[in-house]
Amino acid sequence: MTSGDSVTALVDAVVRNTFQVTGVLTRIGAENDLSLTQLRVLGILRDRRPRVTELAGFLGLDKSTLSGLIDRAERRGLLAREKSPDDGRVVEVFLTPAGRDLAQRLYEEVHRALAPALERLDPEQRTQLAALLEPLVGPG
Amino acid sequence: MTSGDSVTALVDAVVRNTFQVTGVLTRIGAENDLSLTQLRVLGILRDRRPRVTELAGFLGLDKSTLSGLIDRAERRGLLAREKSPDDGRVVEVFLTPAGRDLAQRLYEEVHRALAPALERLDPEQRTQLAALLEPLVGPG
DNA sequence: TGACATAGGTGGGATTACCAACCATTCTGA
DNA sequence: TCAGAATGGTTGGTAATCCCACCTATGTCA
Repeated sequence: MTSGDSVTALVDAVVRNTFQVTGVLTRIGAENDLSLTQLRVLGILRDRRPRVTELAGFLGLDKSTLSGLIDRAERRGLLAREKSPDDGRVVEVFLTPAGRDLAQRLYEEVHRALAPALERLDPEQRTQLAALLEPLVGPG
Repeated sequence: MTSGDSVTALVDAVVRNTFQVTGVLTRIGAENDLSLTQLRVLGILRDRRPRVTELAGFLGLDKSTLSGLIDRAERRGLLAREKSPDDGRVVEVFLTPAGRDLAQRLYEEVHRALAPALERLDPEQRTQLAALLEPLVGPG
């Protein structure tokens, strides 16, 4: 393996970074009585109105898992279901105003939590890092 | 906010990247009947022999959560407990040979899964990314 | 119309996670 | 020295998460 070592070190860094950020997100979720998954649901619904199966697809979860998840969030008034007018089988999920508020607050909190570390990079490095991550995360 | 926008875009990229990598890790874990947490435990134990509370600290979990987690993994023969000779209250956790094998296989699998995306970067970009991630993840 | 596919939900079970309470061991200071 | 406090780990109880197997309703198309 020619350039294998640089990739190995990078994989390690990426994985550690992942767990670290996950920890931050989990903490912020917990402070608002949200699991990491619920936090993510709110994030996804911020700019989408998916059907249940789509949402499950985004999350990589079984649709049956979403039933309970949506139930609980709906009971909390954070999101709502609506039957699709086009297809009687389909249920669309979307944020309520309260859910949108919370999502916005969470987003700001995440920003505040991660910004300090990112601000240790100078502006040039930031755009560089963003540019490097871009092809990794792909569209969406 | 002067340089706020660059940070905002970066936060988004970092979070998306986090969920993406988490998805990969979760999938690899699931293929081996391991939860993400268990996967992480194996990773941590690869180069450590922590006591239960230490391990809980690494994971950001309550120590009582670890009891069951360790139980199940121990029953599967992946890791083992041993009382500390120095302090009768302390229990140390460590990988069995089988657990070490599995951890190694998982590590390679993670590497294989993440390498393609990282190899899309040329070598210079890789070292750059690693260098940029380094101060974010800190030591450990 | 009838067979098949798709969307969502239910029910059951294992796991994950928290908290409070508990026992054993160790430490502390009067 | 020894009683009380502190620490380390486990247990019990509860809620949430997640999967799988199945069910019903709706849609599709031959």
